[in-house]
Formats: sequence, structure tokens, C-alpha cells
Amino acid sequence: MDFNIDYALIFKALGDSTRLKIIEMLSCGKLCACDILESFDITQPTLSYHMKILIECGLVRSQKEGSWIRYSNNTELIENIKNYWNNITTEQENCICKNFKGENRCD
Amino acid sequence: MDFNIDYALIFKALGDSTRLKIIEMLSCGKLCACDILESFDITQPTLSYHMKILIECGLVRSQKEGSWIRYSNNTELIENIKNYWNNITTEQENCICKNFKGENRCD
DNA sequence: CAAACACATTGACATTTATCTATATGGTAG
DNA sequence: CTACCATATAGATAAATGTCAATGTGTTTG
Repeated sequence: MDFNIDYALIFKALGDSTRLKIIEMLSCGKLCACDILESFDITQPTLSYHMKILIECGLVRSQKEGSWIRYSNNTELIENIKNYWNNITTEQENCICKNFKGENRCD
Repeated sequence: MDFNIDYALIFKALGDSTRLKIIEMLSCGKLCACDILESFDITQPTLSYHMKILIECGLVRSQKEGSWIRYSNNTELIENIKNYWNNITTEQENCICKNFKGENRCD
């Protein structure tokens, strides 16, 4: 588990239906902004704003190709997120709640 | 995959560091609000506000016990989220991007 | 070079969010 | 019954968010 990753920031980025759909669209390959834009009822600057948020939290990578920009999911970070979830609500030794040591007053 | 689940709403709930930490704290068992409150520098009404958001999106269940309320993670929904992530950025047949049928103009 | 294209940035704006204080509700204990 | 405890609700507020129109930047093409 990489504790340097800001998962709250990542989930905040995913907490907008447009951005979540973009991640799903990129799930099987690269796309340029114009392709993504066609799937939504938003203006180009609004898409650009969303892409910036996805890039800044690390979920999406951009790659310039001529006058286009190819966007792709950061598969390494997405693997980290999968690992994060595997440590939530498990009975395993490495259960994530082990980070907290408060007493259960109500037990 | 359950398409009735509003994943954007769930990730929005998780996109706040206080709420994400609550989910992590509940990851290995039930806690009452007073226990959770001790781990944060927020007032009781603010915690109550966050619990409401976590409950409304389905991530957390509440169970009354006397004058206490026991909060617990909804493990069923969390399993769904894990499945969701397993369908993101995979090469499998059921890759989530199959939901979109737009052309790649830029390929 | 000039026009067109792809994308980013700026500034404005309405809406939403996280937080607080004050107060209400409902259970428990003396 | 009264006082107290656990939690929720209401109202206020500053800050953050998502959106747009207008404009800027860099690339390609005629």
C-alpha cells in the first residue's frame, strides 16, 4: 500500500459523473479530447477543466501527438486503487483500520 | 455489475478526507459516533452531517442500540465497488468501456 | 503567411459544500 | 420527573465547484 497517494483527492475527482464516465471511456484505450467531447453535452472548456482535474490527481496521463493530445488512464494508479479497496472491510491482517488505535467505548 | 448503483455519488462521498477516514475506521467493525468523533477535530454536528452523506449513498449502515447508534460499512456495496474497479482498465471481455460506442476519430 | 483546428486559460457566475453555533429529539439514569 | 447523554436538525457563512463565453496558444494545412 502506497501511503503517499491521496485517495480522497482521487475519489473527489471521480465524484463527478462526467469525470467518472471519462475514466470509463479511457478504460480500454487512449482517446483525444475531441472524441471524448462528443459523448457529452458540455463545452470544450468545461471538458478541458475536467481533464485537468483528472490529470492533476494522477488518474489520467496526456501525451501530445501533433496538434492532438492523447489521454489515457494511468493504469499503475488504478492498480493501486484496486489494492486500496482490497484492504477495506477485510478480515485480513493488513486491514486498513489497523491504522487507528482508538478505543471502542461503545463495545 | 449492478448498473443501478450511482458510483459517482459514492466516490463523491469518499472524496472528502474525513469521510474516507471514517470508512477506513469502520473497515474492521462497528463504531458509534462518539468513538469516531474522537479521531477528528470537528464538532458533533459536522460529524453527523458526514455520517448522513455516507448513509445516503449507501456506504454506511446505522443501527440503533439504546441511545447509541452503531455505524458499520455496507460490505455488500463495497464488494460492488471492488467489482467495479476490476472492470476498469482491463483487457477483459467485460471491460467497462464497452458501454460506449463512439468512434476514435484520432486513431 | 493566413486560415483552420485542437486544446488551454481567464473571468464571471450560480450552486454546492463543509463547517460552525444554537437548538431539538429521544433514550437512560438518578 | 429531571438531568444528562447521544445524535440530529436548522440556519448562517465562507470557500470550493462546475459551467459558460471569450480569448489565448500552438500546430497543421492550403
